[in-house]
Amino acid sequence: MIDFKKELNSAQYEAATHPQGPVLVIAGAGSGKTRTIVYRLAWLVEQGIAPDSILLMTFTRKAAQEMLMRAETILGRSLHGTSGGTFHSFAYSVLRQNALTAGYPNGMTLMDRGDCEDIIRDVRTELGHGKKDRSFPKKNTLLDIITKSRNKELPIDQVLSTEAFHLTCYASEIEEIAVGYESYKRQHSLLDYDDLLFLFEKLMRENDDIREQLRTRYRFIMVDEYQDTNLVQARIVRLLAGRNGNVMAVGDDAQSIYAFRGADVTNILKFPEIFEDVKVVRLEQNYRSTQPVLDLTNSILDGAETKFDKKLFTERSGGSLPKLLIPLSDYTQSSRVVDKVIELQKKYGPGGVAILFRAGYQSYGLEVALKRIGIEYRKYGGLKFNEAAHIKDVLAFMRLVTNPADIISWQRSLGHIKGVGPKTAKRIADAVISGNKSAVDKFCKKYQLLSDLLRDLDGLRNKNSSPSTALEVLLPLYTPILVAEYPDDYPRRQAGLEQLSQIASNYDTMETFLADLCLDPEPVANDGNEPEEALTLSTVHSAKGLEWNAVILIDLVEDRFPSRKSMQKPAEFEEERRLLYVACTRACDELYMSAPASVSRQNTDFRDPAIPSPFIRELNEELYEQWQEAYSGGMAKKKRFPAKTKPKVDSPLSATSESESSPKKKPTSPTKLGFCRHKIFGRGKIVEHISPNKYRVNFPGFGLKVIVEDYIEML
DNA sequence: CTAGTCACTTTTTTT
DNA sequence: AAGTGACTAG
Repeated sequence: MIDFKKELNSAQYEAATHPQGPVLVIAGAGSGKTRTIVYRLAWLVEQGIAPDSILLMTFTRKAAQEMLMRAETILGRSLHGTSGGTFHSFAYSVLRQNALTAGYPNGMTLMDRGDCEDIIRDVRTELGHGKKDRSFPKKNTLLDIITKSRNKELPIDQVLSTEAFHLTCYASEIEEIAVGYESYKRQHSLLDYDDLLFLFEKLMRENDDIREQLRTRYRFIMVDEYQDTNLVQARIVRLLAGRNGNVMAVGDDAQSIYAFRGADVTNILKFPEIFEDVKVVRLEQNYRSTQPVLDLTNSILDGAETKFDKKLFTERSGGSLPKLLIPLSDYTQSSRVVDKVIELQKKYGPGGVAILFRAGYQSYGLEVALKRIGIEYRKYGGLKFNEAAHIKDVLAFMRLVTNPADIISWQRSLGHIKGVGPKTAKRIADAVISGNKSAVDKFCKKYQLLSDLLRDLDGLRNKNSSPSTALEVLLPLYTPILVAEYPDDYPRRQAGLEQLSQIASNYDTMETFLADLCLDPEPVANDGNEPEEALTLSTVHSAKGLEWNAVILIDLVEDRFPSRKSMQKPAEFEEERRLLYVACTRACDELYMSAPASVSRQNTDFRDPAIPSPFIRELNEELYEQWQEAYSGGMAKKKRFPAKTKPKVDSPLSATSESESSPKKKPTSPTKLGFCRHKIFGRGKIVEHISPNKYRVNFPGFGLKVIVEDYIEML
């Protein structure tokens, strides 16, 4: 028997042992959210609930597996049968079991981002939109707009006016492309990520029997990271659980960082209204971070608007101030960070340290430095393993085994044949699909590779082959292509293909293999064998929910964090703030923030001076120590000049400690300066009050300006 | 219709 | 520096 009272604090206990009906758990960063879910699982099972009537939705499959494993450990028994995974993977599995009812009798093929873009490109050229028009949006942008419109469930023109005003003149063309995209997918049994959710919802809505079957099976539902669900996902939860079902939603509105893909915080805010008799539990004690780290993270949030006000506190005493490092450039940043990593790993072990960044490419320089010195690392986020061209090539072959209608894969596969482009590929594919034997024969005579491919595909189709056998057959076919197309680095790519075979060996069916690669892609391997415990490199998004003893944040400079794009819209700017909050709250003991004094422009030798991120500039200097790289090398602690610090009255430190006890924050708090309008620069965020009558304002697209009070209008 | 050349912009984040 | 799309010769 587990002593839940002893293992959990009172709020956690209340959540974990909630007997019936909906619960909303507002869980601040580091407040033992995972622990609560794990104990909830254990408690349910101890109450005699069958493990297979529990459904656990998380943001990655890995997170679900880990929670289940931990629950098994404390229970001392297997949780076999419990369903856990992402909304997308769950939706896919249900759809696949009901493929016929869902309207996909011939199965369905999942597409990744690149596949979707390919379709958009084809649809666009087919429609002839934006021909010769250089400012017509690119496929990437088009897909962004289309998925955003679907995820937010808003018409295209409305998305355009809020997200990309300069493209509003193309609304009707984009609309047409969106329609063409939908019918293309439908025609070829292709599904994108959004389709999974919408089709799943539709399936449940339109088929009472399926819905009831799911409801009877899944009597206890838990949804992690609820603040990052979008509208369909919320409706899916509602459909699965009913109005008073046993659903537990766990989340933190301060950590919502997926609005860009349609996540809607109102889901978590409105949860108590959508469900009946909702029990709301708040987890406010932070077990992760030391006080100085918590002070800094609380202060980042000071300027943010959060609806569920939480007062995070910790009992962890001691700990050192977070440190702001100012290397001379992003180049030297890599070396300084490597030094730091060595030092920190001695203290916390190889797995105790993580380096976080805003975008995948920001770690490239660092990765070179780490490899040179021989520090092993694992990288999460950024480019995925299965996004590499050669992997996609082979996967296209494999997809043709299961879905003959997959034109995208036909084009990709046949494109390797000399003299065959998209058009010919489509003609060949049409001939094959429609069973036009004489035409196929003609093409086969002309192109040796085609007849080889068709022969192999047929062999695999007839035997209903496993992914491993498919690869055994297809790789010999592909290897010559690989060598021909990548003469300089095919050995490296070949290693990737071996890794693919490795992964394939864990799967019995082609469908699950292909789907899993799409739904839960492996991070790209840096070098074959990976150690269990290693330094983590990760985007902030992929670091969500994790923690390390020491966290180093790099590239905290204007235009990189927050990303330049987010400066245009206050909502996105605020999301970047929460993103930084998520990043900093990953640290248990030590937090380092690096803001190089100059950054090189996209891998060239040009270096631009860089300004620390506005979020850093907002912070009171007493919350961190500043270390600057000397021209002669080495880091020197920078003394604070009293003259340079902001007047004591404005100090967020005093504001922070006070705002926690007093509910109303003072309007003069520097992080609450808000927004203003300027005749020329437009709307901007006030970053700093420069006495007596000036403000430092951040104008999207123009950057930081110091403006005299009289020239701005307060908003 | 393909394949090669050229000029232009672009760099978030993820299921 | 890379990827995209326009343009063009065969």
